[in-house]
Amino acid sequence: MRRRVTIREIARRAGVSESAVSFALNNRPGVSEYTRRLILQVAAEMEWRPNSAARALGGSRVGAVGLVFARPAETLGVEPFFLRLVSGIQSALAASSAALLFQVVEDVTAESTVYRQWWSERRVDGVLLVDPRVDDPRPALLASLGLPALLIGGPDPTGTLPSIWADDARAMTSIVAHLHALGHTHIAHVAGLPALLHTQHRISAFEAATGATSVTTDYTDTAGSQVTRDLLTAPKPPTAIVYDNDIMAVAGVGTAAELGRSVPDDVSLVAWDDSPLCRLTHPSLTALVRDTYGFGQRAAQRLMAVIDGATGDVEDELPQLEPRGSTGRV
Amino acid sequence: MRRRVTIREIARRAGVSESAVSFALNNRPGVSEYTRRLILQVAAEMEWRPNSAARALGGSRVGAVGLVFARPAETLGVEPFFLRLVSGIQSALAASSAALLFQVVEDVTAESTVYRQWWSERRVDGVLLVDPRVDDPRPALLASLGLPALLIGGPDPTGTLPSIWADDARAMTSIVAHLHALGHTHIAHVAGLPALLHTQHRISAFEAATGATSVTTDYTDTAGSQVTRDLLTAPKPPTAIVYDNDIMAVAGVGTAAELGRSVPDDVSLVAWDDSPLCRLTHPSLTALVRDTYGFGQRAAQRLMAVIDGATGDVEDELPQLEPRGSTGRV
DNA sequence: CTGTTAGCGCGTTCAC
DNA sequence: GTGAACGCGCTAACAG
Repeated sequence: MRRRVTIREIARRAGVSESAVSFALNNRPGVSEYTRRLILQVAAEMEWRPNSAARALGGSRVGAVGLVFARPAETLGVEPFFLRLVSGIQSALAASSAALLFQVVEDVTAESTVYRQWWSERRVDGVLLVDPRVDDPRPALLASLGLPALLIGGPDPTGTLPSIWADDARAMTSIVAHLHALGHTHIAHVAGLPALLHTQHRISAFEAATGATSVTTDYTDTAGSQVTRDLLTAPKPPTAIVYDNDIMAVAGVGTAAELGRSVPDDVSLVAWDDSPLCRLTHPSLTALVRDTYGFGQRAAQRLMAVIDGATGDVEDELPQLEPRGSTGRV
Repeated sequence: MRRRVTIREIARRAGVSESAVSFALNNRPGVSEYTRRLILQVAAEMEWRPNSAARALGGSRVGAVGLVFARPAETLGVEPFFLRLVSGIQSALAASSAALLFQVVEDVTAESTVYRQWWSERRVDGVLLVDPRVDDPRPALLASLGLPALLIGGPDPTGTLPSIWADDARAMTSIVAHLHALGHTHIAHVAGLPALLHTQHRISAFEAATGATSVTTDYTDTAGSQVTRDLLTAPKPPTAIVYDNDIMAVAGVGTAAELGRSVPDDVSLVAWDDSPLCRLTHPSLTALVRDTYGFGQRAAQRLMAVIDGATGDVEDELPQLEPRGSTGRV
């Protein structure tokens, strides 16, 4: 309930000028070591904190970054991923004592509106973009606004925005290699939304490695069940299926059971992205594990660098396949 | 990339004083209708937006509220709930063009630190608290800080904070009534973390309605499986089980199957809180459905009122049981 | 080198 | 309807 502590008061209490206080608090030259100590001590005693508004008004930084999450159907399986990502982002932001502005919106159009608002009201210094798309309108918008941004999951095909990305293509190749090593020659891929860039990367890599054709879906359990049923009741059913998210993989386990197929004896299943769900099934799902928390940390750090003028893409570590009960020899 | 548009420029372009512009833009008396029109038009042409920092510095509002999410083990099943809640919160916040500051932290201690920081740096006008606890330290802290706050899920037993809440006790009673109507007389309750207030409410209501004793857990699928196994292999197994979250209920379905029990013929299962997970099981889970999005909206609106000085608790609508395949007659 | 005074940023508000 | 001061921290320019 106590009133705000301002630099003015500290200056009075310490018997120096306000600018001396400002210098001392910002670790800048212009004050003697003795005076600095004194000021810092008084400030600590009074529990002074910079008023973020005042700081933002003068300087050009507001000490906040933004994250918008567009949540159509596909959001379903992404949620555990999302919370970990945000955790990681914040652990890195905390180091620069920056805050995170967060929005959930319906679609990319609404997302663009949010960026416009945030930037015109000067609420953020930069933003993190997730789920890059084919023909994504956002990079061009952000570039035209001049709002610093980092694409999580690039690289940006138009080369407009800097990005941090993991190699989905190589990850897919490693999954296929694992299945090949187990003797599988007829593999299927139940992909996600075709509009997402990473879906395209995974499909290309899958089709190049297997010669088979991927099937795209909307990421829902319904789609996962349906496609699994179609695949397993076809004349020549695959002996292994790779799902682009955990929800569909879990649905696949259920559908296989309904059809009387044993996992992994009749068919092996792999989930892209691990989550608690993957351990709820019997058998538990072999999954592609990512260090999402760390990824978030590195993304936030990179964004701070981009705000400071850095450019260029950064490749993050490769996701690793964690074999569990749902994959086995043919 | 274009420079900021300020009130000063609008004033010049419209040939009036800055204060006239400010009055016009804020719909306040002090300018003629004609001048107001003129100013608004110029402002629109120049695409003026208030600089949030400047506004915060002068006035006493920063136009942002905070939400902290402490994520211990229990977070597991909460994610779908959480994302819907945040969506709802924002749809209401947008009406006041306020932003949401969001943090994910490890525990309540870290959460308290965040409140201290936000408030001392004047980054928020108020905060929303989730997951009230037994002996919760947060209400006292917030009260002593003078930071306006709304408890989501109260009422606050200490009467310190205003809250918005749904009646967990009555919801539990309605579940038990449903099961009684189906002929169940031996019902079990797999509760969540005993430290959470709503767990206590549910337990009290359950024990009062059935005479049976609830079992507390940590909300994980492991706990759900273990308790289900213990219950079903006891000398007199219950004919119905109520789980405090979706994850445990899903685990329960799996465990029942492993033990060779049929759902719902041998045992009926109910999940507290609906989620896509509840439709992934066979049979799909009877669940207690809440309008989480609407709840978030109403919570945000109420917080804005609290910031404006409102006090007192608000009771939200009662969650409704949605019967699906997992419950049946004895 | 140490420290001060003056003025800025941008929207609000009060006296006139 | 106007001019001027204010909020709070930062940053030249300047004096000791």
